[in-house]
Amino acid sequence: MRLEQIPPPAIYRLSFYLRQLEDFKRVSRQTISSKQLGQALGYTDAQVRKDFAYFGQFGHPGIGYRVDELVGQLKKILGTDKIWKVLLVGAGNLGRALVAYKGFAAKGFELAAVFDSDPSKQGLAFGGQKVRPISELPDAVRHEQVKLGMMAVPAEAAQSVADELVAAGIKGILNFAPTSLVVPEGVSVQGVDLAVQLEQLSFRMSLSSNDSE
Amino acid sequence: MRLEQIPPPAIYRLSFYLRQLEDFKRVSRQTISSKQLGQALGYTDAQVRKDFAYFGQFGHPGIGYRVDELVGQLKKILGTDKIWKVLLVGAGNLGRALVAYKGFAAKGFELAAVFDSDPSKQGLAFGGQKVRPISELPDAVRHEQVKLGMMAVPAEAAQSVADELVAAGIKGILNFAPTSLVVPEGVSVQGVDLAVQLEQLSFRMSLSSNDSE
DNA sequence: GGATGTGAATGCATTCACAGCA
DNA sequence: TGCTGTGAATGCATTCACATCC
Repeated sequence: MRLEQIPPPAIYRLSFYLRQLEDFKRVSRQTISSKQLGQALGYTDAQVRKDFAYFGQFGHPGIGYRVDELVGQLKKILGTDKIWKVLLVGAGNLGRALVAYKGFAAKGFELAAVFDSDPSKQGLAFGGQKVRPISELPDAVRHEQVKLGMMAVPAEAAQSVADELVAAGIKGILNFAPTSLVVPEGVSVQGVDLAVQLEQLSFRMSLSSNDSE
Repeated sequence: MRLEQIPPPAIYRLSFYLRQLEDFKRVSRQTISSKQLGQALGYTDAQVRKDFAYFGQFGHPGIGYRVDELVGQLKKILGTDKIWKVLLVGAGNLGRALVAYKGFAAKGFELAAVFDSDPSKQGLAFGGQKVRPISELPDAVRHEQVKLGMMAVPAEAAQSVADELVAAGIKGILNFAPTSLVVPEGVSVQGVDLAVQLEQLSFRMSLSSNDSE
């Protein structure tokens, strides 16, 4: 099947399968069925099988999936069998938390450089990196061969920072600023808006308080 | 139309419409068409109209939507026309960043209490709040009438913290721990896994590097 | 003319159900 | 028997296209 016509939700679920499988691996589970894996994540067994089937045949009829094997396959599909260098723009509170976050390194993401436009922050040590001015961005991207960038900057600055990332050659942006970015074809943006997440919960709270039927 | 049968993706988009409209409001735009709003977010005009139509008739034929009016309607639908008290469990790096994050307050979320199981953190001031031991959770939830909780704790601790939140009466959980939670009917969980977001970008990077057709 | 709101048509994603293999 | 992989069937979500209103 052509990669381009795989349902985006399936690709998203892949990450959760992988996460769950690593948990199973940690407790030394050798093999798992689509039913068990689905149950742990709230999906049906058919969903699980179909999702994997988009990418190949990873299971063993009568047995299930070998955890270790499947973890390897999923990493390969998701690209996390390789190390990815990532840079960060924005050395504020959130930036600090991102740099300290263990989960990125655990998946093989490596912090290559940190930037901030505020001169008072420049030069400070930050997760083993010195905070550098944005002007050094293009050099760093080329020199370090970085493809991915995280933006933890205020909404007002976000579009212009994104433009600079794109100009420097960055191909994927993880955007924590609460604004939508315009980027050219060939550049991917993944947005994470913390307030939107809470807002969605607020919606569900409002629902359950007026369910009067 | 019954709320239960509105497409979940539509509800999710509502948050982005609202965000975009607040931007338009900030630059004093009075009125906007479904086409213009969609363009700013990468949706079709039909999508925009249908999404709003699930909830009522907010537009004016020939004119479009009055920005101010629509902002008010969306807030009401999403529940952010009211103040929501939120508590936080986990006073680590990420917790610190969440407390400092302005975006929550801007949407009317109010930090009611902060908890951490680590005694060395307890008592410290944290976003205008003293960090308290988890044992005080039930009291705080009842006393302060809190419905929402954010969890910024390690994956290993996440399920047991979630259990305590549920036991204390919390109805919505924003989970930053990289693990899936089991909660009873009537409790909502919204997960935010930062590493998963980067992983999804990694996938798209891998795609574009082998597009050889 | 310029826009919304909406049934009907299309296109996607999920689930069913079963053949086939260990 | 227990489980996968997969075409066929179903069920959702999006888009079309047009009646309707300012």
